[in-house]
Amino acid sequence: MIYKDTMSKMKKELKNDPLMPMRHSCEHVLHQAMVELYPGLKRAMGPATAEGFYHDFDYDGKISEEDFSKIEERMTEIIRRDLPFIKEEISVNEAKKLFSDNEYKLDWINDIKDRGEKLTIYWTGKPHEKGSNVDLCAGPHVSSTGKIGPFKLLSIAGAYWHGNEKNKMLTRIYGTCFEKKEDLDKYLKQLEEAKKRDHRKLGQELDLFSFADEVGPGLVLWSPKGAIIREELEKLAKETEKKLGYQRVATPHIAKHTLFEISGHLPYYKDDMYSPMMIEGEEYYLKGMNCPHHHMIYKSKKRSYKELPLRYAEYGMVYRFEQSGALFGLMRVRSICQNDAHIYCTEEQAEEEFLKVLELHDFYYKLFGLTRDDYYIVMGLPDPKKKDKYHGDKALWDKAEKLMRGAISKSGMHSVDDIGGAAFYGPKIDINIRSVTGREFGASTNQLDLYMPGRFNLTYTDKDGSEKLCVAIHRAPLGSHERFIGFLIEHFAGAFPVWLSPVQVKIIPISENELSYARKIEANLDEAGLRAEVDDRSETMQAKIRDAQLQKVPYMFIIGKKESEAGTISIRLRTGENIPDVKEDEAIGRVLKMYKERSLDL
RNA sequence: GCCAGAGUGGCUCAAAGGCAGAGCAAUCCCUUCGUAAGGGAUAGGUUGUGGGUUCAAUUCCCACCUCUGGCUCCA
Repeated sequence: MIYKDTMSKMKKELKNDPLMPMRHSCEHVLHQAMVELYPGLKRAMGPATAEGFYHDFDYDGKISEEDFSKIEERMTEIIRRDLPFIKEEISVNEAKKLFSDNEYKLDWINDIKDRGEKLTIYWTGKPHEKGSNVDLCAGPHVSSTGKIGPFKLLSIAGAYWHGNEKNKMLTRIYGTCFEKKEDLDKYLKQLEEAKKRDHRKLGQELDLFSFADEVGPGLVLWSPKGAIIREELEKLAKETEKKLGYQRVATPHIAKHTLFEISGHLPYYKDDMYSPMMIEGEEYYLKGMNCPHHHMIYKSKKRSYKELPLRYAEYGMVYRFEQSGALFGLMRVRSICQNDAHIYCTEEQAEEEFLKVLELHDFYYKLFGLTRDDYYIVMGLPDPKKKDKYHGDKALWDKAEKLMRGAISKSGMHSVDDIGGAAFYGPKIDINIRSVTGREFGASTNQLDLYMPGRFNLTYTDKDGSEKLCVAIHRAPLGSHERFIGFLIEHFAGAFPVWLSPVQVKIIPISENELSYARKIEANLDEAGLRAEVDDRSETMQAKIRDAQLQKVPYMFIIGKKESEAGTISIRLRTGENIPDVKEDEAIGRVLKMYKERSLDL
């Protein structure tokens, strides 16, 4: 989930990436090999990326990952030929002649011409000689193919020409290369490690959630252990929001079409909503957002300036009919439970309220051990080329943007702009989190909305008795349960801090003789409000430890003859550390302390 | 939605145009153990669904469903 602007930012950084010329050169070797191996294949384009490189091809036959070894063999051969990379500057006409049989290159040439940039080409091998490869390219490259380090093709994918779904779908091949074999191996190992943290894999192993064909794609089923994590997050949100002056509301999952006509969502997002159901001659929709419902609560009576800011919070279920191909584990689903709230305030209060929302993000993220390096703000702005995508007059958009930027700058966070990333009713900010797997995703969407209050006529009576429109702030710092827990699973590799751990203590009696002592400890842990389980299976202690370890239970209370006689506990942390002979109340006290403090330590 | 790949007990994976197999998990029995797997037995499957080809299909063909890697999209 990398935003366009992040991409362009990455491209800028790529210029300083010492691996870039080599990777770019490796990409040229890839398309040279492809041209040699697949007659009739046309090269479209491909760059070096932060992770390696890719190239898009137009080919009528089939290319699959099974072909990789063959392609890699040919690439190795081209590298062994040690062909020089030779740069040449050419005119538009020359270029068009050279690439006359390739509409993608011609398209590209016109683009470059329109931008008024110089055309350069790179030859691999002697210019114009048979067997030499030439491509439209700004460089830079290494001096010859022999300078290319160990490489590997990674995956194959479809990609639209120019990223436009109306264009033909091309075949994209991803690969990477490094200076040294060890670096490549390390990278490949990292990919493997990342797979182990994949929330879909861990979600199954830790029994947190599942999907069922009979229920439908993208509709999450939370198991008891996953539900505990949801409840802990909700507890956190409720506690925190209460302190910050939020009030809780509750709203239904559906509404009449009328509501979404007022909001303006229907004309814009009908395709992204589940089809309506017809009840008593009226169309009802599953809500794709909570705002309109909250707005109606605001509207349920006359409001005074004295009431503002009014903050309505709800962990609300919404349903979005995401494209089937977009679904992805918990990260992209069709049933979403949002950490939603809407703040209704005066325009004068707006910036400060928005700043408080940003500070709330900071507070939450710190709890999960995330620093400001792990997240950044993406400011979604309108794309001037797609005016029909947006509602409302420009003055309001500009004012909203100005207020949000003011709050961001006061917060000390930094933001990147995403042209075209605005909501249809106003600019928005997304907070992107970077998981330890390197994957980034939008965790929280926030908006300072000057538009909807007008559509819903959300007014208040001001000091002077006049009716004024309020400002609505949409915020969701913990995002949705689905996406946020998906992120947390990967962030912690399933080893949640005590407060989020579905089972906090596994009590492991060494033999049956300790069972009654184990039960007593369990009851005391339960009494203290902790989540504990006795492993009473007829298994060896080693097997029980192993299972608790694999379930990433933070504390194992191991009790044998010695402990049961002394009334103590031998604590084993999931880190492998052992703490012998701890008094029972001390052991319980330790877990309780970490739980209450929402500590990251054990 | 688009391109490509995949779908075999709860999980991880094998085999194969002619009786579908293993490990883990489950159940029962034995074992009662000192910091990451004690032993044995039993049960568990219309090989994602529906069509077709064939004497015979889980295997080959077609359609659909779901998942995976990407692309487009993401209020």
